[in-house]
Amino acid sequence: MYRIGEFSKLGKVSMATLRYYDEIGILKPSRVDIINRYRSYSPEQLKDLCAIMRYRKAGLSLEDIRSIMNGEDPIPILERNMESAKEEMESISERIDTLYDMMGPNRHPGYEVEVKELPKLITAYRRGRIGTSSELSGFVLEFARICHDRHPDLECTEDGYCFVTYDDPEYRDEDIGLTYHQAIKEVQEPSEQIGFMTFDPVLAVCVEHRGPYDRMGEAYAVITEWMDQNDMELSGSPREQYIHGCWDRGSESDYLTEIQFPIRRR
Amino acid sequence: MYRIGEFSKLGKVSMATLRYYDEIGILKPSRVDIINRYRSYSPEQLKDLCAIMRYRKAGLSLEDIRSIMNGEDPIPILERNMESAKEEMESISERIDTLYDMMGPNRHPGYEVEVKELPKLITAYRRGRIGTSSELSGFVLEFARICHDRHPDLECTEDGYCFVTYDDPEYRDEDIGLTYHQAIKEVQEPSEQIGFMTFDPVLAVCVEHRGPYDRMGEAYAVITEWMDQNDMELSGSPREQYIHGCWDRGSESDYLTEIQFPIRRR
DNA sequence: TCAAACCTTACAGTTACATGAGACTCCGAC
DNA sequence: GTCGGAGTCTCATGTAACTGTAAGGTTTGA
Repeated sequence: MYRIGEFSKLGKVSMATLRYYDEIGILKPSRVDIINRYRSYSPEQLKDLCAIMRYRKAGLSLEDIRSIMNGEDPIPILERNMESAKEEMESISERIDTLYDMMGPNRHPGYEVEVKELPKLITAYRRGRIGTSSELSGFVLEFARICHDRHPDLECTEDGYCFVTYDDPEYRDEDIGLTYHQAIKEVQEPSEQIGFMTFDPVLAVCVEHRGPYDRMGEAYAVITEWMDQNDMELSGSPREQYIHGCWDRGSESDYLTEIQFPIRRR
Repeated sequence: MYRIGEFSKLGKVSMATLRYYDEIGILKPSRVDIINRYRSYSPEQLKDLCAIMRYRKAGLSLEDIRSIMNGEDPIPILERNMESAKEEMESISERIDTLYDMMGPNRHPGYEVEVKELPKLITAYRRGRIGTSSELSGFVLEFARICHDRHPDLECTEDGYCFVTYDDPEYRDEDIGLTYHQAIKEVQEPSEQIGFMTFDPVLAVCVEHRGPYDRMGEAYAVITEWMDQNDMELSGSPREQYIHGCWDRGSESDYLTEIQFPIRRR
């Protein structure tokens, strides 16, 4: 039996960590003196500790490790962790790309602001929530499916105009409330999932954003600056018209989105 | 000017985050109403926010971002972050290797325990602290340099026996206190940095550990188990004899270390 | 018998927010 | 004028996996 300092040296783990593992129940010392509360560890526990440190090195959370120590099958847990490790790999290589980008000469997109009148409009819309923005295309697909089922004679306009508005009172990157609008020719009786809406013609300031979505903020900045300088204010929800995206382009740098801000004089 | 909710949507950043950035001084709203304390943001601040989010995407800490917003040169900060990002890349690929390793059939090393008498010994030693274990070889090199300068007629034994003991009362992975011992033929007058020590012959239980250092804990577990079963206890500091390491081997799996535990009957 | 070494608990701090409670405030409708 | 609902405020707490410190009790060896 070893006291905590000795055990710490043998296991190459700090005493604080050992106490923490005791506290959260990952590695309880095999004996704790009732009077002075000193912890004692046995040689077998050194093996347990090795296993724990190995799992830690593999990046498992202490929660996962506790499950394994409690006899759960490690394989599925390891597989889950392998996935998340690969995702992290992805995200860090993205991070490195961004860093390279920022260290090079910073040519920024150069947006062209266009003011145009958005014509009178009838839309079929579907309001709902998605978990993350990557589920958007699924949401749109489902819209199409429901329309096909419940509104088989619905006719879209020739230009195929469609856009998304975001309904939450603030930005969120999970559990996002949004509305997908598709321009159509005639209003129909609304069904459970699909509603209809008419929009009066309205002036809008628009920019096209080329590239990944996470740099779209710059387009918004250009628009709001323009509105500020031209004494205009927002009049309705901003529309995001996804023109090219993951469904028809392989590389994020080929994505194309038009952002339309309905405006009125201030 | 936009209130926080609007600004949150334009900048695609949650209100909680905006409040937090206000609190820590990274992005203060351009106006705060004195009476109702409502925050107001200007269109230019949307640009600032974009820049901030871009830096975040590049993995910079908010501390770093604050420096940049306060006018510090971003280039060295970005370079520092590039380095740490690459390190993280390393560490995650190691993590993935470990995961693969653990998911495959787990053949573990199979240590051979050897009990031998460590002969009477005279050592020149240097005690000191190093930042991390990777500085060990530097510490040893310096030992050699100092010996050469201050003890030019020092003679090592033919077998070149040398080892390291760790002096802290617990394990640490930073600021490590340790002693490097080199077996020599004759005691000399100690100098400022180099001391001399004699060891009586002692029985020791030893194992050779092949492979990276972070799996050495298993060797320790084998030894302590053996001591437990053979009614022996530790008698002195465990010695780590680094036989092959980064200085003469390219791959960690070729490293060779012998661990020696001086023992006595319990 | 005394000091040094060793151990204890408890609490604060770390990062970058998320979440929720409880209380104002604003705005449009009636 | 006032009512409801949306928007905002502050403040407290929680997260993961520890590290570090303070204040105090115990053991050990000389």
